[in-house]
Amino acid sequence: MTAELSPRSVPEKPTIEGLEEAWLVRWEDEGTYRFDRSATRAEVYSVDTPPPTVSGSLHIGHVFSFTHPDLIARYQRMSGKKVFFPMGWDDNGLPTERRVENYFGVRCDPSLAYDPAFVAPEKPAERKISISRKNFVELCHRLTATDEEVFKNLWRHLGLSVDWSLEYTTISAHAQAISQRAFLEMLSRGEVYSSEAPTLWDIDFRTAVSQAELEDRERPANYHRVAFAKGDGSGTVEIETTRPELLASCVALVAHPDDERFQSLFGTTVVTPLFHVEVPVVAHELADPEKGSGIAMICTFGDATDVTWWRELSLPTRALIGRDGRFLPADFGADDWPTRDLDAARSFYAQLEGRTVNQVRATVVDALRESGELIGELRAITHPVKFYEKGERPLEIVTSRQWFVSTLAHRDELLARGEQIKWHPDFMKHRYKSWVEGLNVDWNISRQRFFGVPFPVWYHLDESGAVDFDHPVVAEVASLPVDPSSDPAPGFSEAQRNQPGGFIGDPDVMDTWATSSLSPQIAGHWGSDLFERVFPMDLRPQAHEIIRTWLFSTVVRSHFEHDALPFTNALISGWVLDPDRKKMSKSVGNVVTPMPLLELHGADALRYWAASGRPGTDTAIDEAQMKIGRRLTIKILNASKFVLGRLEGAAPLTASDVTQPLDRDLLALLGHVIDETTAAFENYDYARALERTEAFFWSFCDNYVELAKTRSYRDPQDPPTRSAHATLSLTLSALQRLLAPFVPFVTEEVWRWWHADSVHLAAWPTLQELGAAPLASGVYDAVGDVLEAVRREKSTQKVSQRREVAELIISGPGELLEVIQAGQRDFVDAGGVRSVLYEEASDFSVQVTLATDD
RNA sequence: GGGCGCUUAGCUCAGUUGGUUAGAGCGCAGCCUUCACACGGCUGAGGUCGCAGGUUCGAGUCCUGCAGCGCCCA
Repeated sequence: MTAELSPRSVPEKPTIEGLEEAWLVRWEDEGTYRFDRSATRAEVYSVDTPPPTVSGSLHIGHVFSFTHPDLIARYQRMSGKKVFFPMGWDDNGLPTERRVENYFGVRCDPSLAYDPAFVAPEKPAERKISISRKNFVELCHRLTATDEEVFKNLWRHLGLSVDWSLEYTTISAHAQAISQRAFLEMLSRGEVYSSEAPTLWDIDFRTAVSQAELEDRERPANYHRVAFAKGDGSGTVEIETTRPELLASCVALVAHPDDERFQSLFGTTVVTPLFHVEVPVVAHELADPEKGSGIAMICTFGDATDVTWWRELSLPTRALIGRDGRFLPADFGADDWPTRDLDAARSFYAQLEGRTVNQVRATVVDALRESGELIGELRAITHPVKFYEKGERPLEIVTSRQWFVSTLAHRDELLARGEQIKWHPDFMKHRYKSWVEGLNVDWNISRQRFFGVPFPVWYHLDESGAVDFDHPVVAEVASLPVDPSSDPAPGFSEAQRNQPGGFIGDPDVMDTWATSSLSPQIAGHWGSDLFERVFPMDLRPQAHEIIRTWLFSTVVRSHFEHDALPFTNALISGWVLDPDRKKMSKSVGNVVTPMPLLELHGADALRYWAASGRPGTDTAIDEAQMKIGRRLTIKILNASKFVLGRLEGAAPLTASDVTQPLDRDLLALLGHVIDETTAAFENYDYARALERTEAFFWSFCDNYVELAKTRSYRDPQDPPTRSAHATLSLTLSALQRLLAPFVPFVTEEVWRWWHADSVHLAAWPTLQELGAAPLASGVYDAVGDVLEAVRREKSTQKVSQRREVAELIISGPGELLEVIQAGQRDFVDAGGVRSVLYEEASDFSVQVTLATDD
């Protein structure tokens, strides 16, 4: 390769001020990161970019984790790939709804009619205003649009090499059409089904939630010991429960089949206190003999185990908790709800109906205490309780109709998919594996909410007005997206909505993951030729806490729809911790916003910090590290200025001009760095690539440049001078490119001092471009040791490094002395040495005699 | 309860298949206004590699156990 040697415009006093805005604009003008739509799949490197939740707050973790895929994207682009790097915004879903509720002080009431004249208040009122679904959704769109601008502004300033023409959102008509189409495909293949089933339910958000959105929280509770009368009147059985309020919904008692204590009870009945309902005593392995008194009551439903018992033991349903968390009317005396004292049951339950869980508990406990059926004192315990991850009150179990994606039946295939993914770091595959192994319910994708993708289905109403859920009317694919709450079912007129013989629309929206799990299909425009050029994606970058949601759900969808992995590599970033290594959280108040840091230290400096965080490793915010990054950028400016200044006016140079042993040895080391960083990038270890490149760069500046400096000022016709010039040129060129993914702004600046086109489209350095010049000899390190000895002596003697050396005596083995001699001219120049003596010895040492001050 | 990761200089971290006196940066100390760079440069001090065993000629690196911290799953 011929080094280009026409420095165009090296500024007198280079500065990093103002670089960012200038290059951002230029990159957009020149279309530097524009995807080549004509590229074939083999030529493409595609990134399945995480669409951030725009209604969440922007924090420094975004800078951290979005820098990582950009490093990879930039490397791949320079390696010759056509990089598909889109950006999406995840705006649909509950987080946006909640933000809109708080921001405007509104609440969605779907029973209200649309008010075209509605204007959101400037400031949220004390009491939330109820508005129609359509008004509510309009506000969601309005707010997310502005939130997206904030994110986009950050991404631009961070220098992400995104092709902004590929921007998408998860609530757009395009995303809705893709999402609805994928749903209908699953429906036709039987991979999704609806069912009326007990479901985990958040009584505040009033929606079902999925297993992936659960979290256990340790909560205090009390064991209440309650006496049940035996059915034959021969005594009592004492159970312990933390949920006495559910006594009315008790359908059985249960103990472990091997538990000696209860053998004689199995097959008999007992009678519930207060409600006098006769229930059987049953055996089941899930009953824990160690827990409480070893025998428990089964209610419909207190927790997930109740659901299992209810299903496996075919117990009746006596659901009491409604969607709002209040107690529903109870049908005592019905066929499957007999009681021995109907009046007593009804009159006591009358005190409970319509009350909340806590109110009912207090009433029931008081009554039990009074009747003497509460035995002894309450026993305080702490136990894990299931919460919606965004919720504040424990989840209840409510029976309702939901759409489920069939995952349990495909567990083994999904585990195999996990094995096929190349995980970075590798150990993150355990997160996926243990999640899939622990699945216990199918994926519930229905949400009883408003701002989301509607299910593209309607249901027939028969002549009596009953709904036929078993034969949904599905939308035509060509008509997507549809909204069944405003569009009539195919073959019906709007007038038939909610009429006997007519139809109703499915009222729910999809779980946000049901749409974002289609990010490859949305970004890649499934159905068009683009999709064939980018799918499966090469890279899925994401944080580890959403392996069980986004990563898992994407694998599920792709497995069903394409019988393929959605992406080849998963690059998992760690968390950003606060400077004290604590997890950042809103409630602790240690969340750091990125813009002030970006303005203070610069984008290159923040990227440098982010690049030092290895995949999967939690990394603390470290402004010191950002300052080091800034120092690196300044060094790049100055070193480039020096080298290009030396090359000014020189005749064209090639690798074959490199003749001096020192120079050839340096290029051998450079070649090694190129090999190592390339291998590191191929292995997604950007942090290692940076570390190697950076170490070599500083060595180049501190040692090589100092050694070769004097030579470089000599007659440009002399071969040794030409050798220095060619080495400086080749090395600077390679270093600017090796550093470009990390610090794109400053490298672009210095690259353009001597090149017409962007460094970010330049070819990644290779060994070939160094030709036959590299020759590892050890001269560079050996001469460096001599130079260090000279510097040490001057430093120890507290004199200027400029002070001359009267005499240098270098001792060591003959072979080493020969190597050193090959670089004598340079260290004599660099050290200001007047005379050199060599002495054979077994150990290496340097004796420095400084010249007297003159 | 099962699993994963981490534990190396005051701080933040590298240490690739086990191989000579364990590395970097920051911080600290001293020196140098040097013709690319004071938004610098040079030099130096500083570690029994969490603990206890084991394998080996040789262990920060491999094996076993333990402890602490963090996380995932149930």
